[in-house]
Amino acid sequence: MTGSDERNGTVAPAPGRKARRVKIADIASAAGVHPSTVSRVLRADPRGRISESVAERVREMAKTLGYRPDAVAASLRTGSTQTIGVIVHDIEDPVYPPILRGIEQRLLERGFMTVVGNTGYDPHAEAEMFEQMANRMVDGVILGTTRLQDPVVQRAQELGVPLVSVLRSTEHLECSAVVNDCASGMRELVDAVVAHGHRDIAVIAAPQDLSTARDRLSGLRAGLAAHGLEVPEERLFTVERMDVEAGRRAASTLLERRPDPPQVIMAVNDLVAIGAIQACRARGLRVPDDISITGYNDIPLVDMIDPPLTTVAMNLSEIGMRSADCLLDRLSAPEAEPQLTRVRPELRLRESLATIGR
Amino acid sequence: MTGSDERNGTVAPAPGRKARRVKIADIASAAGVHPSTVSRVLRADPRGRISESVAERVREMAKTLGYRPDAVAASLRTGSTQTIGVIVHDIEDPVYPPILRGIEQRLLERGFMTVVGNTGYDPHAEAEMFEQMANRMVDGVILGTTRLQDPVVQRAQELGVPLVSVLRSTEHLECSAVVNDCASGMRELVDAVVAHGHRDIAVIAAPQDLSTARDRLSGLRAGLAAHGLEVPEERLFTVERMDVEAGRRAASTLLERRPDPPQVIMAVNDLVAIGAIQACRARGLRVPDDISITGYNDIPLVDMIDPPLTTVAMNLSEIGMRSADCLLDRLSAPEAEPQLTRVRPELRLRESLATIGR
DNA sequence: TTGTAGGCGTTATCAA
DNA sequence: TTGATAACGCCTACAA
Repeated sequence: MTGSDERNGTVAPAPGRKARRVKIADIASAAGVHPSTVSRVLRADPRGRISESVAERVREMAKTLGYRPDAVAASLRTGSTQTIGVIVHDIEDPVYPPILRGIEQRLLERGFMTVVGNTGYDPHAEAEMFEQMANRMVDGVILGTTRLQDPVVQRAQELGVPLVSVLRSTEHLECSAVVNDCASGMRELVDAVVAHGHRDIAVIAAPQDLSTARDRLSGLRAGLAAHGLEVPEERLFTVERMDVEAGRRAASTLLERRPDPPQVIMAVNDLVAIGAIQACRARGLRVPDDISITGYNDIPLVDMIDPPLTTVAMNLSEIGMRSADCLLDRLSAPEAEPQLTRVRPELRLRESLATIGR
Repeated sequence: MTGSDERNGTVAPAPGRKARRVKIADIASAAGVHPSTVSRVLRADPRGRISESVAERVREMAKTLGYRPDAVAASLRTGSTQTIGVIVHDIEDPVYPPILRGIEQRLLERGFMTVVGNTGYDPHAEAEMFEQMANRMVDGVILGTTRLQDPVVQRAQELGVPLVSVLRSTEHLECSAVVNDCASGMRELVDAVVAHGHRDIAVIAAPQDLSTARDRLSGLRAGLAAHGLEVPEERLFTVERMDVEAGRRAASTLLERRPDPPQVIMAVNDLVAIGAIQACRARGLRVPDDISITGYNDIPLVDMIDPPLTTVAMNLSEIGMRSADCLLDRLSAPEAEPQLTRVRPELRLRESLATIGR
C-alpha cells in the first residue's frame, strides 16, 4: 500500500469536496485482480482471453465505483486521441455547418470527436491552427480552407498527419479531397440560362487560387462554349471575398461601367448573388424583369428571398460524411494514394432567372 | 543507457519513414542540459529563473530540431487539456454558428481549443456526449441544449466539471448561464405590433421546458397585458420543434380551426415564422396585406425573404463570447456562485408587419 | 540557476 | 488465463 487510503470505501461519490477520480487500479484492488486484467476486460481486448467470471466481477466493480476511463492517459499510451480536427474559414459561412454536421455525425458513429477551428480567412491563422491540432491532439485533420497551393497540406505531409481536403482540392491532388462537382453544376446552370434566352452574360467570379472558384469559372466557360458563347473581358468581374457586401460592390461597378446592363449576372455563389440583387435594385433595375441573377450553393432561405434564387445545390452533408469516411480510411491505410471524390450537385431553377424576349 | 540509440543524430527530420518525434529529452541532450531545464525554458516558467545564455541555446536547439510539444503528455501531467466542449442540438440551426464563432474566437485568444458535438435533439445523445467530453478530454463544457430541468447540468455538478449554459438557463440557475433577454425583446416586439394597430393576435409558441420558449411567451403576455390585451386560448398554438415545417403545420391548423384569420401571427422564432408565411400563402392569404407575421432571432437572410421579416436580433456572437468568458472564469474560480448574464436584443422592424385599419 | 526523481493513468509486452 | 513491469512525454516539488 502506498499511503493512507481512508477517504474512499463507500460506493457513492462522496458529496464532500473533490470525489477523487476512480482509476483502473482502484477497480483492480476492489476486485482482487491485477490492473492489466481490468484494462483488458474494460477494453474487451480480444487477445487476452479473460474468464467470464472475472470479467463479470470487474465490470460490476467498475460500475459500482463509477469508473470513467481517462481518455488522456489512454491517448498518451496508445498514441491516438480518437479526435479529429476540422479547419474552416468561418463557421458562419453557411456552406460549413452542413458539412460539419455530416463530418461530426459520421465520426461519432466511429467513436471519434471533432474539434473545429475558424481561421477568419487568415492564412497565418490556418497554419497556426493546424500546428495546434497536429501537436498530438488530433489523429487527423479535415481541411476546409484548402487553396491550390496550400502550405498546410505540405506541412501535413512533412509531419505525417493524415489530412483530407473538403470542398476544395489542391492543384496536383497532394492529398485526398472530397469536392462538389462544380464543373457539372455550372454546366447545367449555363444550359438553363441559355435555354431561357440569355446571350449577354456577365459573371462575378472569385480569385482563381481556390479550386471551387476556378472550376466554376472554367465550367461556366465550357458550358457557354458548347453554345458558341463566351464571356467578354468587360463582362467578367472578380470579388476578393465571397460575401453579400462584395457582391454588391462588384455588381455596382459592373452596372456603372457600361450603360446597358447585361441580361443576366451569374455569381460565384449565393451570397454574392444576393449582393448583386441588392445592387441592381439600388440602381432601379427589377429582378428578374430587367435582369436575371443566378447563384451557387443553395444556402438556407435563398428559396424564400425576393425573388427566389436560381442556384445549384451541393450536397453538403454528404460531402461532409464522405470526407470523414475518407479520413478514417487514411488512418487505417496512411500510404494509400490520394483520392478525389466528386459529389454531384443539383440545379434549382427559381424565379430569379427569367425568360428573355417573350 | 537503456538501448542502442543509433537512429537519431542528424538534425533534419530524416526523409525516410517515420521521422521519430523529437521530445524534450532530445533537446536536453543536444543542448547539454537537463530535461527539466528545457521544460522550464520552453514554458517560460516564471519560478525557475534560467540564465539567458542557456535559455537561448535551448530555444535555438528546439527550433533546429523542430520540436513540437506533446499536448497529450502535458495534459496527463497537468490535468488540463486546454480544450473545452460545446454541445448543441444541431449546428445547422442558424442560431448556433454565430455563438460558436464567438466562443471559439474568445477561447483561441486564451489558448484553448473547441470541440463541438451535435445531439440532434436527442436527450440520450446529450448525456452521452457530455460523458465523452467529461472523460478528461475537456476542461469545461458550454451547453447549448439546456432544458429547465437538465440531467446534464446535474451530472456536471456531480463530476465537478465546470459548465456554463448558453442561450438558455435552468429553472433555478443551477449553473451559470448567458442568455438573450427574451422578455425585453418580446416586450419591444409586442409594443410594435400593438402600435401597428393589431389587436387580434395569434401565437405559435414552443414547449415550455425551454427557458427561451418560456421567457418569450411570458414576455409576450406581459407585453400584451400592459396594453390591456391577452392571447385567448384558441389563438395559442405550440410546435414541438422550432423549424419551418413545424411552423407550416401549426399555422395551417391555426387557419383551419377558425374561419377568420387573426390579424397577426407571432411566431416563437424565424424558422417557424417562415413556415407560417408559407402556410398563409398556401391558403391564399397575402402577407402582410391580409395577415402580418413576426419572428425572433433575425437569422441570416430573413431581411431578404418575401416579405422581409419583422423580428428580434439577438447578439449571438456576443452571447458566445460572454459564455466563453464565463467558463474561463469558472475554471479559475470553480466555487463561485452561478451568474446569469442577459444580453440585450434589438428589434428589427420590416415589411412582414403591416399597419392595420388604414 | 540547475539537476534529481517520481508520477499522471493507461496499455503493451513479456513471463508465468 | 492472469500477473508483473515498463514506458508513453511531460511537469514539478525538492534538493543542490
